[in-house]
Amino acid sequence: MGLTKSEIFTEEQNNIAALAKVLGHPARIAILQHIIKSNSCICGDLVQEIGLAQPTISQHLKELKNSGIIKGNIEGTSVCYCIDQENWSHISATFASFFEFSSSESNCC
Amino acid sequence: MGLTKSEIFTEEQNNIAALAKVLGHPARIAILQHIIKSNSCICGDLVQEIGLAQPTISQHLKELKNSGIIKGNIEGTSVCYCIDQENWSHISATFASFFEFSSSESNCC
DNA sequence: TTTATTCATTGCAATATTACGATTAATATT
DNA sequence: AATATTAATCGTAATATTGCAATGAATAAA
Repeated sequence: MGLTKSEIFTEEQNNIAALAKVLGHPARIAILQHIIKSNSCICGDLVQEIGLAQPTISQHLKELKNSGIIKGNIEGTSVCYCIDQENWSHISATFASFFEFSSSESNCC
Repeated sequence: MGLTKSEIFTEEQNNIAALAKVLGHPARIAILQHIIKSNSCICGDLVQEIGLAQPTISQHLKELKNSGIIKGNIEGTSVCYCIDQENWSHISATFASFFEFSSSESNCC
């Protein structure tokens, strides 16, 4: 029904999935890569860089902000976004620990 | 329009996003965690473990398989799934390199 | 004050996803 | 052969997501 039954999963499972979901769109990856590259923060040149309309970029930024991956500062008429360092390393660790599994022999049956 | 404009993004961006998207559902995280834990491969006890109907689990398994994260072996009437080790480490490295960014000073403007 | 500029929000259309009942295909068992 | 078991597929309903035009709110510049 298009409705995720999140109540039957653990908090950790919902958490990892929610984070992955936010990263699950190329526009949001592109936005993050651009923010990382320019280090100095960005506003609406993302619209120029990426080829999407302003409301669309704004929407993606909102999702990234809600998830805690980025944060924004108001600067006069424009808004400046950057990586939320603290959350970033936390999220990075979450994924690293999820992937931490390399027992050589997981022979399939 | 519910339609991702993947043609305007780089292959890398589409790639990371596609992988993250697959991980972007708690059921698929739960399936992966269960496969990892049981190491030995699984089939339909995922239906028991997780509280979703068989067609739903089957659908999630299909997505995981299509993305290359897991692979399945036919075993008589049942199918046995396990982590695709080679792809797993590749995907793990992809995420690790994406998150590899810690320049302490990304002061927001 | 008027006019730009910048960005968020609203509302909508198109498409995608999630979940499942019903069915199907395939191998095992009796 | 008849029946059971396992898992994929089909079809469908409900909900979510993506993208944008239009609009709004807020500050800056004239």
